[in-house]
Amino acid sequence: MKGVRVRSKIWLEVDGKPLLGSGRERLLRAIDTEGSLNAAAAELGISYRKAWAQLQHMEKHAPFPLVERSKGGKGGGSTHLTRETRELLARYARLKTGLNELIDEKFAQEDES
Amino acid sequence: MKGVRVRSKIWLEVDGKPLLGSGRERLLRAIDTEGSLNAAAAELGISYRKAWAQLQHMEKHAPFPLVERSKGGKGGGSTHLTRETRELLARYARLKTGLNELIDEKFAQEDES
DNA sequence: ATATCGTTATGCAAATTTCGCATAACGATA
DNA sequence: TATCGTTATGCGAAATTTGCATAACGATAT
Repeated sequence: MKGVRVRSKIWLEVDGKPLLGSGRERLLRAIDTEGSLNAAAAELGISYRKAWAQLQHMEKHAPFPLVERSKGGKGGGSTHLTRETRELLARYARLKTGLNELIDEKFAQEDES
Repeated sequence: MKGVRVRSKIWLEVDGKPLLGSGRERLLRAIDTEGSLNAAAAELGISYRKAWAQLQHMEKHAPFPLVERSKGGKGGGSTHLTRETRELLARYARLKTGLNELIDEKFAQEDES
């Protein structure tokens, strides 16, 4: 089928509400490397407001605390991932790469038709 | 991970624009069985306006005509799928069930952790 | 004590998107 | 040429997303 591409997406939900998809994965990883939500938002080129809202939604449905935040102090504050969040990210990454491999293997040639 | 579910979605795109996902698949199948867009919308419990817009978007990016429409006449009019659309639907269905099987096989137990 | 500074935390209005009501257009048949 | 059930859309309302502006915070420096 000329010009038609197969795309896919995998994500985690908790009682029907989105918990972690690839966009939010990017945000969490940026928080991890930057050490603050503010810097993470800048890194991703999105507004702090938006990044904050995304994190809020995630935490609202997460079965455990995703981050530890601090306000004020030297450097103004910080946001760090919890250990459980790092594990969740690792699990999600495995899931995603696994899915992509499967799709490549199984459907790539079928897609040439 | 307690209460966390893995969800996934697969769809077709043509130059970055969505062509066919599971919602639109349902619409096309309803059109096929009902013989009209109007009846299909009722069948799915969505407004005609919405179904019409979805079909418009699909046709805007499809590399071939998706439906044949008629206005007026006995019965007021009709919408029918083209042969190529039926083939596209079949291909998409295979893709989707294949993906679901793979996910069940590969990731279901991993999800129990 | 208190001023500073960069972060977290939100209110709120504007912009965008989605939704659906209302209505026109259509044309084979009666 | 009147009817009838469909396709086709304009348009305002409703919902959602976006981002500007501003407050709150508190360890450190003064």
